[in-house]
Amino acid sequence: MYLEITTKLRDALAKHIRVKYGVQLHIVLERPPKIELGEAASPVCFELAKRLKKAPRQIAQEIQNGLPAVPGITRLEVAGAGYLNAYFDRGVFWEAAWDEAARAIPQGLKPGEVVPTDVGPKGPTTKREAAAPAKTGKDRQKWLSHKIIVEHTSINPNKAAHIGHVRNAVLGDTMARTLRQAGRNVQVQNYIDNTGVQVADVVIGFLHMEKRTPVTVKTLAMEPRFDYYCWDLYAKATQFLAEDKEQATKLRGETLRAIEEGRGEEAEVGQVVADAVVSCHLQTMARLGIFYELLARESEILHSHFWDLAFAKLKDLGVIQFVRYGKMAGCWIMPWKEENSGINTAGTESAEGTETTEDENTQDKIIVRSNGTVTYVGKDIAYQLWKFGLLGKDFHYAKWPNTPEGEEVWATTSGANDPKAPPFGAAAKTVYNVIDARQAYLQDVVAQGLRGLGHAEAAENSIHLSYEIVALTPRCAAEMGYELTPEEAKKPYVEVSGRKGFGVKADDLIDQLEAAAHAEVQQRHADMSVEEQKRTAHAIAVGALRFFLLKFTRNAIIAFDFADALSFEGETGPYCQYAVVRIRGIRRKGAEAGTTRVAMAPETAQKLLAGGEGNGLWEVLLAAGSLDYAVDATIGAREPAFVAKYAFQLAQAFNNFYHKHHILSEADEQKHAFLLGLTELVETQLVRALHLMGIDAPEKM
RNA sequence: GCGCCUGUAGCUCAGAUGGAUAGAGCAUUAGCCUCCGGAGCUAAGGGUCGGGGGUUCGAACCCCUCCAGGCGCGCCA
Repeated sequence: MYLEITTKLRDALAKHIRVKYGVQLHIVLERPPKIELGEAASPVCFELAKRLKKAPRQIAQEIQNGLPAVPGITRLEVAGAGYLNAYFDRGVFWEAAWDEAARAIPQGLKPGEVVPTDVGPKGPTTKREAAAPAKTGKDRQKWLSHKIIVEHTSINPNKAAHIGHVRNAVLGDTMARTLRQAGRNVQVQNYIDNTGVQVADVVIGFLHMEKRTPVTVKTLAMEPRFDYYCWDLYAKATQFLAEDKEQATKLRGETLRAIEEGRGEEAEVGQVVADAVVSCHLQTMARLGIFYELLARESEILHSHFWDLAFAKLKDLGVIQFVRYGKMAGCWIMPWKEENSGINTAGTESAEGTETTEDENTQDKIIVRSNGTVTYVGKDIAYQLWKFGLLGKDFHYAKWPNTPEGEEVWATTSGANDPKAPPFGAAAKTVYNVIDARQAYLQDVVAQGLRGLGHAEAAENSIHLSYEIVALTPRCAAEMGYELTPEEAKKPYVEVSGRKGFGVKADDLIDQLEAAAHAEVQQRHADMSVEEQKRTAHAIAVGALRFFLLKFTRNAIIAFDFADALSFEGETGPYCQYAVVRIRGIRRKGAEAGTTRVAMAPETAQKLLAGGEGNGLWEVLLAAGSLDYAVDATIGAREPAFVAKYAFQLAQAFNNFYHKHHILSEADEQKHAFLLGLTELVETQLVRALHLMGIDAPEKM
């Protein structure tokens, strides 16, 4: 609601200023520091003052008098040195907020996912008129239908998921849910690098260290938590390979090649391992409410000759060059220039593969190795082209066999195409790649490749949703039995290492959170059935973990500590969930007591929200009505942390209100009805906000 | 060496697109259960926004410079 009104205000101001002063300006709107100063303010007159050579206050005065009425806004005032402060019509806002909440279809749900039914009542008991619907029109509809791909998780399928992977998945999942909430057409994909060195190392572990056969590996892979087994084996294999560098290079090379070409025991074991571990990851993520539409596997990028096609294009357009002499002799490289506005120099000459690059530039990125194999970047360019529908080729698809209960997931396949598969190959307009910040350079190279191929728009719409790593505090690392060097002990954090097998596994952490939450629930609700206790504890655990990973902005390094992550107090998921539980408690209690709830008179809300005495209630209502604003900011800044911030602030506003007003015992019937209505509005909005983060609020906790 | 990121309260972090008296949580201290659930609420203390220049009516935010820390720059991904 807040967004709707401020958008109208912004448009009105822009139009008025254009007409009256002949100046085209971007109108900045901000939230005033205090509620007494109104709900939205613009410093635009300061900017105008410069251009018009007039005092800002005078201009503000003129605009205040001249601006036509804006729906939802009662008045404008000039404040300070020349601010224009807008005051909302609180009664209208109340009606409109209710209307918006009531017609909100819980989006961000995947097909088959159950809509939470208990999200508040039907609406206010009075209705004036529906708020002006958001701009409809064909253009908007078309824009909304544009396909967006969100690719996240993308864990190497050779070990269990750890806390850092969970951050990736939670960010991606929340972004996807938020985009869907905004009405966008989103498809979630998970990239599976099933042919890389990481899988090869585990294959070496099975075949060379443990001397297993494909059959025994297959049996082992059916055991629960096979990913944990691989976690340890991967660490052992890394150590084993580090002992003899020469042999390691040879062994890795041979294994990798066999896997890529899909031949021999290596390929067989590689596939078994990768598929089994992916299924484990799906289970882990399902515990957190994270699902995927498509698993895009690297093996199919190779087998379907995606790369060959992209390679030809890259050569034809001279985006990559063949190196004849020097360190990189025999490689195909993409030149990396300081001003890489595009690659247009010497391109055509080198297309034949006969040109040399004279000066060795270490920044140049190798795309094809001298042995003819393609690097990750090359494959990623091909893959990215496919996402935008620019490759002219599509995968075959089949249902993934081992999905979490009740879920349907598709995967690319080298086998026959299932004609019932959704149109995954449809071109996307925007692609979000959730990848950690360390890979920024590689993502730049991929984008540069797209630009070089003449797809500047695709490069522009390839969004690297980068985020910083999750590390451990030294104390936490020590607790886990990691031996710290003196330097490490002094640092604020210690990096985890999959290769060393050092890190907090996702399932272990969720288990711990569930246990801690369960103990708490047991203590508070001894009468609750064990099953319900567990369900509740699960919701709390998920709430705590997801919120914890979301409350930091993307480029903050999270120094993980069990004490922080297991906390249920303060700025946490459970705090927000608790606010919802309180509201439901009130509603339950009210229903039990059979208190009658009278219809609200049309002027009740207006009256109770008015003036200084109404400010407390108004702030709660304003917070509840600002979800659209939070969603907009989240998408605009690509910052899922904003959702967490919003949910926390709303919960906080409610808790404050809760302690000031005793709702059920309110003697004034009209006020009672209003307080109850406000409470229910908060519930609806808070539940929606939590849902964007994949957090459910239990009935009791 | 080149590129990117970070530096805000004792600690962990918000302050998107430059705006009014820089905000939360944790920790500390003092209060609040005859009343809808205390995973809560109220209040207090705590800041040279790393230092220094500059641009601007206005800078935590933009520019320059220095300092400190991190990451990337591999025929790994």
